[in-house]
Amino acid sequence: MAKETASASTELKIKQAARKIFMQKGYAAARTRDIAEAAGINLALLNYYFRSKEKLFDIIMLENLQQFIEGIKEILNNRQTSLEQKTETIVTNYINLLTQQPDLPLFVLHELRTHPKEIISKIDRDKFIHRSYFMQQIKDAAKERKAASINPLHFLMNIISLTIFPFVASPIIQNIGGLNQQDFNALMEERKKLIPKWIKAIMQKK
Amino acid sequence: MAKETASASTELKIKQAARKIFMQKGYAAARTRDIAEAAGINLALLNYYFRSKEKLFDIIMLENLQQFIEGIKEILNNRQTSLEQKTETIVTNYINLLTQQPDLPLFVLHELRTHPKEIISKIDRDKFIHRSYFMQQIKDAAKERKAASINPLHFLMNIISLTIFPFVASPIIQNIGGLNQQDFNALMEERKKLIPKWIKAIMQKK
DNA sequence: GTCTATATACGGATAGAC
DNA sequence: GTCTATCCGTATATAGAC
Repeated sequence: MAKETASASTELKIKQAARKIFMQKGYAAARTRDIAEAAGINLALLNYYFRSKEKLFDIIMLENLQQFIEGIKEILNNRQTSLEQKTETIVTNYINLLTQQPDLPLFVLHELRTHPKEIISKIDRDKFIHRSYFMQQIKDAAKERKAASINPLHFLMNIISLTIFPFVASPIIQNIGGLNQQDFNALMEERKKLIPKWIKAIMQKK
Repeated sequence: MAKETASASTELKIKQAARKIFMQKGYAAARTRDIAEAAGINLALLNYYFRSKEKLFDIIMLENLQQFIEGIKEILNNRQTSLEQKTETIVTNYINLLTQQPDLPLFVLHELRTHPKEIISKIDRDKFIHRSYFMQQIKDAAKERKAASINPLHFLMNIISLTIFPFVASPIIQNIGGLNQQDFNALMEERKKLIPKWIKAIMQKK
């Protein structure tokens, strides 16, 4: 019992350390020694728990992806909320998440592209975004307006681009704007209100 | 003379191969052996020309950054063109560039974050964007309108987010939308006209 | 479960012949 | 300039003691 508790907590420590190191360095540059050290345990123990660097990575990656998708699924399929409300919720949720973990999107996107494995199939294997009520709402909104209809993919790309990209490019943005971390976070806080407004303006434009 | 010609062409072949492999795998995962093979030469020769993997990388990276910035400097400081024209030119130029080299932004952004070197200082060491005529035009436009003034940084973030992020996230976008490479490129082609329109709509919104 | 010590593999870099 | 053969550091993974 005491062993199991220790075991669980050790496993968790390793995973937390792994998440940190993997996100900082990327998979290839991350060293299992560093992960072990950051977890306050020995290298051999890491392999005892997770068998290999690759296996450990797969677990972290999967959890990250789930975290990314977690929540958004319900938001997109909520039949009670308007398109505007969904947009606002998505933007707010992601900005909150990424303010805590700014390295998350770049890490996921980079490993998704470079890693030979088919992690991508796990992202959206049931195509839930494509079939979501959200997508239906976009199509309907386009039909109902006299304005030229907007491709739902453009709409979706716009929301996530405006929300996520500033975090991905934050080193450059902070450099250009002469911003420290706090300034940058304040800017992102502003965007919680601004992006939904902008999206609305884009939709109304002919 | 014949030697020098061969030398120059070999050096170029190595650089082209290096650019390709580095962009595909990232710095850490890229193997000099693979670069040599892709260049059709031997590993020893690579070190003969570039001394080390690190040195070769620095050269490739610097060239990529210059490519990224190349052109945009003149565009931003052109005193003859309007804000709308500049926006359209920037969007078109980047979409053209990234359609040819879709891995470029993710590679640059990832290495910028993970590589211990201070590459970033080279990006904008003279703060040319911040001091550009373009930035002045944004500030002026904000003043002249009755609409609430927009932070120039938000304006800039919006343009590059809407333009670049779709390429960064293209695997996910193609997965969600069920698009092949041609479909995706067609979508980006559409955005050349759409993004400037959207930016205009955003600006006019109170 | 956790450690120390070690086997093994891989990748960057060099020596030296041509 | 270009090659083959090889060295050597580093990083993953395992053996085996506690």
